[in-house]
Amino acid sequence: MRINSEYSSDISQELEELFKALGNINRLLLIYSLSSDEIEKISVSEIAQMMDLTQPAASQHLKVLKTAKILDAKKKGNHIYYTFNQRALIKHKKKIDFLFECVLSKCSDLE
Amino acid sequence: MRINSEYSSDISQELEELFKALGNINRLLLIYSLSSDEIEKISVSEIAQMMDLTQPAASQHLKVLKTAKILDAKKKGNHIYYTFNQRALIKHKKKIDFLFECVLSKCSDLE
DNA sequence: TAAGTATATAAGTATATACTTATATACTAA
DNA sequence: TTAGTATATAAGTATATACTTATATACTTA
Repeated sequence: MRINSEYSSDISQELEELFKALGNINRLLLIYSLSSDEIEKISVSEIAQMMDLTQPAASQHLKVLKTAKILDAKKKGNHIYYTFNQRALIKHKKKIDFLFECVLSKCSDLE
Repeated sequence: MRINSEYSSDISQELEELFKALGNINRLLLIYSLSSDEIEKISVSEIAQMMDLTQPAASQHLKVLKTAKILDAKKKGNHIYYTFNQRALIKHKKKIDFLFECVLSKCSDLE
């Protein structure tokens, strides 16, 4: 595949932030937990309890995921509920698909 | 989606290593470069020159990518040539697809 | 308003990461 | 065998990350 080097530089910067945010076991477990059927919405303190993290630690992980546009935060009264940022996640997935498309098309060239 | 918590713990550990390996701008640029049509095979010193890295820095990045089963190394004479680990990459992609499937199925539940 | 609850942020610390330079190892070719 | 080349590894350093405790902010309710 022929990839414009400016384009790959831009997309690499975006993917770096995404992969950094995803490259942590606690954040991955949090994402799987949040994708569970049983959980409708989840607050910071519930996440902290569930993940066996202190409240600030949970808050900091959530900030990373929010900054990387993986999660969205909605304030309701005294609580802040975190949900997936669907719109952004679809874009993230497309970038990852493109990366693997580039890589795997190269692989099949070599067969 | 209902995900077994042991399973999500296992897959999270695998994905953590993968995402950590991918969560670095130099390694991402290296991956894009390596997926270029023009490059058939590439040695450590060529990568170092191309990426404007010292030889040890390039070697260390390549080690991370090899350990994470993103790249494969083949020794030919005095050189070591790095290529994509196609077989493993296909598995990696499936794990990522599953993660996003979990996440995005949750998203559409909430619509 | 005051007290309590939920969350974020600040500041400090231990560990991980990404680099550096120096050196070891493995191969090639004179 | 010796000199040169390619790569890996070791050791040191600067910065980033993930946590901790302490505190600030925002909201709720008595």
